Amino acid sequence: MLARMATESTGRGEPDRTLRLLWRSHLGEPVGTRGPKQRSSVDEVVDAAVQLADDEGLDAVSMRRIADRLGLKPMSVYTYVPGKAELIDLMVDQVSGELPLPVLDGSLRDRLAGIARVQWNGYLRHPWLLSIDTSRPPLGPNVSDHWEWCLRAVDGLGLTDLDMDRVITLLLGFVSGPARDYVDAERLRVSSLESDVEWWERNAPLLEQIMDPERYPVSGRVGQAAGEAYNAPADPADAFEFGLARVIDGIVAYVGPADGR
Amino acid sequence: MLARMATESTGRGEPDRTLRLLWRSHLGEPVGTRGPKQRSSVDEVVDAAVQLADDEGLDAVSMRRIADRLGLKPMSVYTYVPGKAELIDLMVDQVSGELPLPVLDGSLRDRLAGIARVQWNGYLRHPWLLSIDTSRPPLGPNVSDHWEWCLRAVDGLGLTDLDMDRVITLLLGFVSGPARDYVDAERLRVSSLESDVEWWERNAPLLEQIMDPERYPVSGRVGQAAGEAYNAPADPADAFEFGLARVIDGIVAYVGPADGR
DNA sequence: CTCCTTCAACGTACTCTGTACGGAATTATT
DNA sequence: AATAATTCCGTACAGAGTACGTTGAAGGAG
Repeated sequence: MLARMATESTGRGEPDRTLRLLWRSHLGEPVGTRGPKQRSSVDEVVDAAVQLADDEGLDAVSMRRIADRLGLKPMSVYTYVPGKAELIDLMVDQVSGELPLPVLDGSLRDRLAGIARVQWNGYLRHPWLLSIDTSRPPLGPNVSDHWEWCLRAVDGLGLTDLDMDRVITLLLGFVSGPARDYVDAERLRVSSLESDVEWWERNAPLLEQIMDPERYPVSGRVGQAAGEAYNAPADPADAFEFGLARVIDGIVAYVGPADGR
Repeated sequence: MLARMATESTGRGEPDRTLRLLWRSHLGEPVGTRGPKQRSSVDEVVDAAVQLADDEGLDAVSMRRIADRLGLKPMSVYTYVPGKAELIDLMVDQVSGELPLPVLDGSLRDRLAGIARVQWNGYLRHPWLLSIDTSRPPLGPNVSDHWEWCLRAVDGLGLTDLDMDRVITLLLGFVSGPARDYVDAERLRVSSLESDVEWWERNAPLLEQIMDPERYPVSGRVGQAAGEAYNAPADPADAFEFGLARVIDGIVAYVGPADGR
């Protein structure tokens, strides 16, 4: 199931602790720490969590396993991070910082495609990002930098501020679809002993009995064509390229003939 | 975290049990049942699960709670359904059967928009669909009917079979983005005691310290415009309408001047 | 009618999750 | 030196999915 964001914070009235954790490197260390030295750090906790998620998926990220990796006992992790929801916010902002933000020049088309490909690569590097509720992304420094970078690509085109927001939201939202399909297919290919072909052969008798051509004339035909072209029911990388071209066409048409300088 | 699909089936060599469960109404009752009568049914199990998911989200769907609703003990549920992953497949196909499949006439634009709106409404009715790995949807009767219905809307336009597949995949994939944002925002609005405005006011001092305008000139401006227009950081319904128009523009441009008879 | 096979239902148990709570140990401030 | 704060950890709880083995009911065979 989808992991929840850290919506309900600790405090009542005091600023969000998550926010302070997200911007921890800018806010400086808290002074006057009285108790024992911490034997680890927030960064180490987040790093361990990200590595776990990269290696074994988001399901593998548990407070106990993070503690193991750091040589701590489970409950000590809570001295670094208020809870798991907040930790996930920190993870998102952290890997957001890995995304390259090259200067975007060239045509509007190129700039939009560049943004989409950065996002695509990010999802491939950290597939667990797709298992996360990113509708309200954490307002951390890296996420914010990335957002600023995206918006600059559509600034000065004559779009209203609202339309700039809409365009980037559409573009980034689009990417997650094929990316999700891609990593799922990859997971399946690796984990399953059985290939798509074998599955199909095994279930062919039953499927033929079920999928009668009178009921499914079009999807039968299309499915067969896709199967022959991809040797699989779908090809997410292809879907990404196709969809990206269409989405960009739609955006460029909307921006109008003033194709961006 | 995302629920896994039922990828690893029970049998080795025998056809998928999930497949037989999905098509249970078409395959007829198994004959020669010897033991005690079942006191419930697969349909009742699936209905209970769907209702639970509708009422309290996918997290609330547990074998124990389903058993409770049916007056069974937890382990008895496993006599109807091999496991939770398979149950989720059954849930998806079941609610897929609720989607209206009206005859699609009118322009290509209208037909594509119609498909997208059906999908949109489906997500609003059953938000938990968005928490599910739908990359490889279950090959059940209702999902298959729906897929056939979608493809027919782009048949006979001169598109190759592969392109038909790509177009529908793009369109349906697009919808899930704003739909996810919409239901998340809705959930937040209901569950959280604190409104967006209150959150903002509470964190304003910290945010002002953090979000300096030199670093975020564009996103600062855009974010403010969005906030004033929506009274929220975003408006998913608006994003849906905007994105839908752009995506359809892109598709129609691709299909070419032969705008579909 | 009796017996045997078959299968639904269930009780128990195991591992795993997030985290509330309280105590012990350690450190900086008073 | 006393105090206050804070880290770390042990214990515990409620909940998850489901493996395993037993019990009892019902249909088919003799």
